[in-house]
Amino acid sequence: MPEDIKPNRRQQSHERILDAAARALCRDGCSGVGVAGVMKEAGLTHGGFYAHFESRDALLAEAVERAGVLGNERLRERVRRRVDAGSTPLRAVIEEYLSELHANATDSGCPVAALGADMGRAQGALREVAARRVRHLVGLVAESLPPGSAPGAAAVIASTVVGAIQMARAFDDGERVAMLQTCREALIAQYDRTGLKD
Amino acid sequence: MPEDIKPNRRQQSHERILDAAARALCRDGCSGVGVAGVMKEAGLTHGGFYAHFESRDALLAEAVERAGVLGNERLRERVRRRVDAGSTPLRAVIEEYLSELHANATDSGCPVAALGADMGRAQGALREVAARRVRHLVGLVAESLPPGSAPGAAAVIASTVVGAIQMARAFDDGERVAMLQTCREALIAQYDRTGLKD
DNA sequence: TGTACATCAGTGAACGCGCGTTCACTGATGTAC
DNA sequence: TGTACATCAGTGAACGCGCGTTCACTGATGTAC
Repeated sequence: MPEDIKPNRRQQSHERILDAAARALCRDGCSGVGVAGVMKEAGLTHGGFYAHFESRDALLAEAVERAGVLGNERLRERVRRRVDAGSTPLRAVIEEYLSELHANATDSGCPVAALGADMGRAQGALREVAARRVRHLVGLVAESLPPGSAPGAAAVIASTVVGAIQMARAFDDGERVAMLQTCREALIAQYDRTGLKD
Repeated sequence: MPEDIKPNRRQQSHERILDAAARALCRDGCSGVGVAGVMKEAGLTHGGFYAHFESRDALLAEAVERAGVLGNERLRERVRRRVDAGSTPLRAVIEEYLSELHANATDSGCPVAALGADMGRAQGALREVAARRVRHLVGLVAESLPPGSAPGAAAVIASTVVGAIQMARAFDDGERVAMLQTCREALIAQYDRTGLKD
């Protein structure tokens, strides 16, 4: 991408704002994303915000997309490493998504789990991008399924990991770890029939 | 309970406020519960709020508990009817929780699904009551499991229905219905081995 | 039973604060000659 | 290469608004005699 070699100042700021908003979204949810806070985290003052985004709502929609793309990249990379080390793809996805690292991640992590019920209340562009992120997550699970898996397995597994990480995060310490482990093991036992490296 | 026969005016108002807050919580989430709105929905003016609750946070914690108790009552009642009609308990729980009625419910419904990711960010009393509600939900599923179910099945099924209803609510119309149906069928096929009334 | 007073739930105006948004201005960057 | 000007990203004060919270007051309920 030769035209991207030297992004100008404006583009750099735009990216910093988006990244800050994506972090705030994963950390504090929809209602935790404030214009002033995001701009401060991006190293700017709040007044310049509207030169970059039409409104806070527009920022939110773009931030969900950004958080989703970044989250998927991180997840795919970690899954790839586990697969290279001998894991099955499905097992790797489950173990990564329901890892303590992911459950304890504040700034990063899957925005579908971070938004949770707010997705159902979203309107307009935010609603559309949230729905797309859900489809992406189900698709990512579907890619990792062993051949011959039951129809609907991807939707069920995606639902389970999203619900499980939210419920685990409602717990502290030991109860959280136990919840994650229970769900990891049960999911793998149920759906990973290939049995490699067990 | 003879001492409850004639609750005084104050107690009646308190109940109305709590019920209104529980509805607002299920409808709009944590950040959607406002003192003024709740009091208005309870037929009062906002000024009187602090004669009933120490703070908005205190109301939130009590409202989650109230919403959980009401939601469980409704769920148990509907499950009981399905069981009376010949369903297995587990199948009834799955079909009720992932019903279109529940997915479209705005004022009522399970607060664990309504709070979602906000549970993980809650502090203090709200965090404790949210965690308790999660345990209750897992317990309710556990009660409905057929004998000999795998350990962890309750946690997985509870996670799945919570995640699935949130993701379904992110979709509109047909996609929502399809998501619910897919997860209902897959869960029943996976966990309801008793096979009654199929 | 009736009157006088005390108690108490609820009212509505007011507060300080943080939010999203606007805008006149500044200072740096880039262009023209 | 150097100077003069135009463009433009970012600043910071200000706005209106809604929020949680407080409080003096009102009007109804209940008690004492």
